Amino acid sequence: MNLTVAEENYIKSIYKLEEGTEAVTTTGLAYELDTKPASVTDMAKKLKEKKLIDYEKYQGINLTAEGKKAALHIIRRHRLWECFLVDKLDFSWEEVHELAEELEHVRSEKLISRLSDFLGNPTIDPHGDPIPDAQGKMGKQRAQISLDQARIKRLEVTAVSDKSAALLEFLNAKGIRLGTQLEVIERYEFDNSIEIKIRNQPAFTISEQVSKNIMVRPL
Amino acid sequence: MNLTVAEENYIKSIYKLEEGTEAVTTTGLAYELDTKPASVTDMAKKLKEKKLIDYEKYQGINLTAEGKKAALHIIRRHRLWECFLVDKLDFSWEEVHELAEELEHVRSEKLISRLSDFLGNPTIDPHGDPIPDAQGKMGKQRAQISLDQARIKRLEVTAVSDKSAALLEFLNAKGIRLGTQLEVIERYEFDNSIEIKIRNQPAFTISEQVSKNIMVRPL
DNA sequence: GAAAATGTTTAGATTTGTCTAACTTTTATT
DNA sequence: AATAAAAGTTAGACAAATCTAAACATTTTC
Ligand SMILES: [Mn+2]
Ligand SMILES: [Mn+2]
Ligand SMILES: [Mn+2]
Ligand SMILES: [Mn+2]
Repeated sequence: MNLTVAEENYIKSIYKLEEGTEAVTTTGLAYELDTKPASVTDMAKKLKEKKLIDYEKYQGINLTAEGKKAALHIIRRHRLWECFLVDKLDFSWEEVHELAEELEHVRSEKLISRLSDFLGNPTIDPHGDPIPDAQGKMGKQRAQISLDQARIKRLEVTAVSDKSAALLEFLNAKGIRLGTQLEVIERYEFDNSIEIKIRNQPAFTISEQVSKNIMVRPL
Repeated sequence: MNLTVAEENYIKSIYKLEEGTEAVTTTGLAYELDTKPASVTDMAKKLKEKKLIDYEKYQGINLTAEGKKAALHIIRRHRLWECFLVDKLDFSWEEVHELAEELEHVRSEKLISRLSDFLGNPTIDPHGDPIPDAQGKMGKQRAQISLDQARIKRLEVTAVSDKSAALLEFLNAKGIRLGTQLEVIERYEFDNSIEIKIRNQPAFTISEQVSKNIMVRPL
């Protein structure tokens, strides 16, 4: 199955939306891909033709088994390149997503397997996301929930779900990175903001928008 | 100046043909890019519009100063990736050209400068070709001629001009690589084949087609 | 259960890059 | 110089990916 760059981007976005709870809608996918619903409908027809998605007019989009497999291979390439950029070229985590967005489309089994070996076959990427193996199997994520839902006080940051430079730079500024251990001091019901404390540093408050995108596990 | 992948490939091929002696013709460029003359004419109009080439109907194609600069940046990316693949991922020289043909189109100054640093700022690529610097300046090539023209007996291989896997695999089989020192034993006028000898190994004969693509310098 | 609002699809256009077939220009040959 | 051959260009078509505007479906609201 030979996919174009556009098709790969669609498949990957559909996978991402399917990971969430809700159904994959035309508008939702258009928003995710920064395009228009009409374009999504066009592409949906092509991907259905290629048997990568199940799609019926007005009924939403779902990856087939084949589509899911394709998605996992693209995600593997994306996340390995992110590791390369951070571990070998000293990029910081907010810079790598965009570059990996392009590098992921260089399709070569051999390149990726060599790259993985070179990196020591990492299993999580710089944002805490698991890297599928060569067969497209993804290691079970450790139990993790978003910080806004955690009901335990002492937590460790395991991943960040939004990869925008905006959020990641904010986290840099606050000293929050993967592995950071933090304590929830207070939850404010009014706006669902949370007061947290890292080590001996003074406590500070983060918005719900931020805490929703920080994944944590109990310490 | 934002170039498409196709435009970049054209610019690079034009540069390559200009490096040779002859004028860059529509048919020659079509052959180099494995496309049709009609397509080249179409693209020539676009590149002229973007001021990357000088072009008048029926008069051939020449890079402008700007076009040349663009070409050198693409070549820099191409050759740095080739170095990466060979030096870090243990690819052999006949495998890397195709992959670099794709990787070269990921445009990021920062990525390339980091990659170059990571590789120790190499100045020649795995085929013996010089790597332009960040400003697009290419270190003067050491004096080198093709083996078929060399009139001196003891020579060192400095580069290979044809990057096809076919030729490079042949050279692998014969034990010819960059830096190999060889001695010309005999030249046969009939077909311009050459008998050469490497170290203490038995002599063997190579065709003119091969010797034309091996660049050497006197020892 | 109709009307309004929201979401989705279609129709038709555009851009990029390519092609074939026909035509034109240049170059080589007699 | 006339003609033949080769090289280059144009015209018209197509595929991929996108868009806007209009039409159509579905869902929500009253
Ligand atoms: Mn991408
Ligand atoms: Mn990531
Ligand atoms: Mn290329
Ligand atoms: Mn090379």
